[in-house]
Amino acid sequence: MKHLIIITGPTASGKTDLAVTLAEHFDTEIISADSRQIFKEMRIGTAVPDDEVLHRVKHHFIQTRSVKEYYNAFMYETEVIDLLEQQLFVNHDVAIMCGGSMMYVDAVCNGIDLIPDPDMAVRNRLWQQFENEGIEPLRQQLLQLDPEYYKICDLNNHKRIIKALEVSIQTGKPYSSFRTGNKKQRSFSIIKIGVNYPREILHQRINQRVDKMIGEGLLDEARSLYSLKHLNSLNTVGYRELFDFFDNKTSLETAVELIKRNTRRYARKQISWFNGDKDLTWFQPDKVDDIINYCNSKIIG
RNA sequence: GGUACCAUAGCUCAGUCGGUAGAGCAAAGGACUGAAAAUCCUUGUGUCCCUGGUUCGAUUCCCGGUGGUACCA
Repeated sequence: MKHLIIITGPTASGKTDLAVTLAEHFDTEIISADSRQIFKEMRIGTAVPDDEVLHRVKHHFIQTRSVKEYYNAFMYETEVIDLLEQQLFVNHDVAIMCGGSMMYVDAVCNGIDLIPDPDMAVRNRLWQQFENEGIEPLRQQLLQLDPEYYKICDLNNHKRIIKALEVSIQTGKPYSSFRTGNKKQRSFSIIKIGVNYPREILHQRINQRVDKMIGEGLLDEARSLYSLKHLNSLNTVGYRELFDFFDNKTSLETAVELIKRNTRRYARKQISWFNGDKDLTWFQPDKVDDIINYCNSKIIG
């Protein structure tokens, strides 16, 4: 039996250090589960591990794509499963996954349904309509094309509606017909570990890390990406606030404060997601021995 | 030292012509199946600075105190 140990938790909770320690202990490699660290142009603002760490332990899915590429959770799921089954588990009994991108982790653990890739023309048209006419016409279209999903959809959330419409229109079949909700069977066992600090300490760590990013040159990194600010990959905490500063919409001081605030809110959202995950076992990130013992007990058991 | 003004939610402040109070921000909780660091929803009880007085009743009016700010010495 092969085992995937997943280290997850809110941003700035000490996942990276723990994952490296575990990878060295189990003599294996790390799969990053971070929807933004995957982009090669975003290094400082996404807290990519430093070169020394990346050399010590082989990392996958870090800085392998361009911000200009389309990427999503299904692609991630497919690539990770492929990497595990074709490569990592050939020579290792254990692999480590580390990251706080909730849906990416979920995609690997449970799988998500097969839906065709988006037709950008359809998507753009729907967005255009949303911007011109608001959300109500989208709701009406959804009611027509997929009354099943209409019943359970968050009708205030335009992104969800647009996604459902996009699939329904381009395939000619209701979005809900693709949603099986089935959990995929994996060929390996999953040991899911969450790490976190008390809220106050987490906030301190977040604030300090943002200051550190600024000191390391986040402004230059963001400035070099300014011309691409319309891309989804750059709709990211730490970048969009600085784009507003470059546009003279805020002062630098305000932008930095907003980065801290938005990072705190992101952490809260992550915690909310993880709280609903019954497969997650929580640890303090510095209790390395406890965590290793827990993993070993799962691996043997 | 004198005079004036201020003291209400974590912060900035509003308000109660006397019947124990509400905005913004911060914060907290939640949803989540292909753009997810995205997107969306919900949440405001606090010794109204302290002591005393007037009053059926004071956070509100009055005396005094404490702290702050400004001006005058």
